[in-house]
Amino acid sequence: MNDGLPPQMGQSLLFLTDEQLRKGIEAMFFAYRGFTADPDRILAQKSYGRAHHRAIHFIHRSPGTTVNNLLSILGVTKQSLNRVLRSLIEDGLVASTVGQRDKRERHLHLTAAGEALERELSDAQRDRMRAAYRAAGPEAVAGFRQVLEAMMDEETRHHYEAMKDKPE
Amino acid sequence: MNDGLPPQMGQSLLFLTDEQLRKGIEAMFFAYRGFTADPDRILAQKSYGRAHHRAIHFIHRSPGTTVNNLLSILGVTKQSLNRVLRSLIEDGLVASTVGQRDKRERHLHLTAAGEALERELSDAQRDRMRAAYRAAGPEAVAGFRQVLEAMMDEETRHHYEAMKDKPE
DNA sequence: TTGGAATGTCAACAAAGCTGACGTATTGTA
DNA sequence: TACAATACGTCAGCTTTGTTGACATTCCAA
Repeated sequence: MNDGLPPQMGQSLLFLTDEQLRKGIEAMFFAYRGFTADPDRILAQKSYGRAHHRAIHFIHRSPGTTVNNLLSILGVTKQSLNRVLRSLIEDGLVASTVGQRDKRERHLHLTAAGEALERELSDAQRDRMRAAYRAAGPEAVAGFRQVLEAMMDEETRHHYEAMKDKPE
Repeated sequence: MNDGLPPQMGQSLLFLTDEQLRKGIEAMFFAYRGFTADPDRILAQKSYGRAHHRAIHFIHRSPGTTVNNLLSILGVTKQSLNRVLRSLIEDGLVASTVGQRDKRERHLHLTAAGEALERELSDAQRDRMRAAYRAAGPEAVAGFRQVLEAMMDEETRHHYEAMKDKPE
């Protein structure tokens, strides 16, 4: 460990040792399970999956978004998204309307029922997030966000930044 | 927003608003994609998946671990793990040996080839982690870990803590 | 010696990703 | 006005990774 660096350097760069990085990797793996656990439980009862949750979340965030836009945010193929979207539309959770300016586009919105499910899911997920934030404190939260943002792919970060400052 | 709290309280609890929590949720989602992107690319070439990576990672971390122990760490069914394990054993990356004390148990080890793949995967993942850590700085990293740990399920945290302090 | 624990296997299935091909409507452009 | 490109949907087929359920084997322990 410490890679043969002089001790005073080793001290200031301690957080970059392989050991520290490994702990971060494992923390990320285990935490992500907790992160998805509560929504997963709710979705399982309704025979939906995580893919439905993601679609619902981002349609809620960007009402009227097009299929193509959603595709690039989610980073999946249109066939994969379409399967999810179809079931959500059939079940009356999502409404798809033909574009005004460009009639090739479909604009996606949550229906009242869709909004209700969105709230149920995000309430559960927020509850856990809130507990974690409260336990860790505001400075830890700032660091948490900094590291996560630095971990994203370039393109992904653009999507993230783009919807970061949209008001609720 | 701010829930009608007095302004001085709203200030100190700003990090607990729904808006802040939503950003954290989205950061977690987008960052996890980056987190798995590099290993995924390597694994795809070798026609393995994330499940193989996870098995390899934790066998590396706990050489000689039993199937049952691995099962509870990974949180999947034995049938699911077994399929992954079988292919790794067939391909000569993992060795399964009958237990000495308890001959029902199988103890799992990485072979030389398994260790080589483990190193390739974790090098890639650590590189990204290191870049993120370096960009964010040591205090951010401490906060990052605090929040992640608080986000885990109770049982999961036990697994995490148990292998946290094992030396490399 | 019998019950239960640990492991493994077979079968069947589902969610969610992928590729490739094709059809249709619409739009922009040469 | 033709033609190419775009946006979307769909069909078919495949893969990975998870799930249940049923059942056999081996072995420890009461």
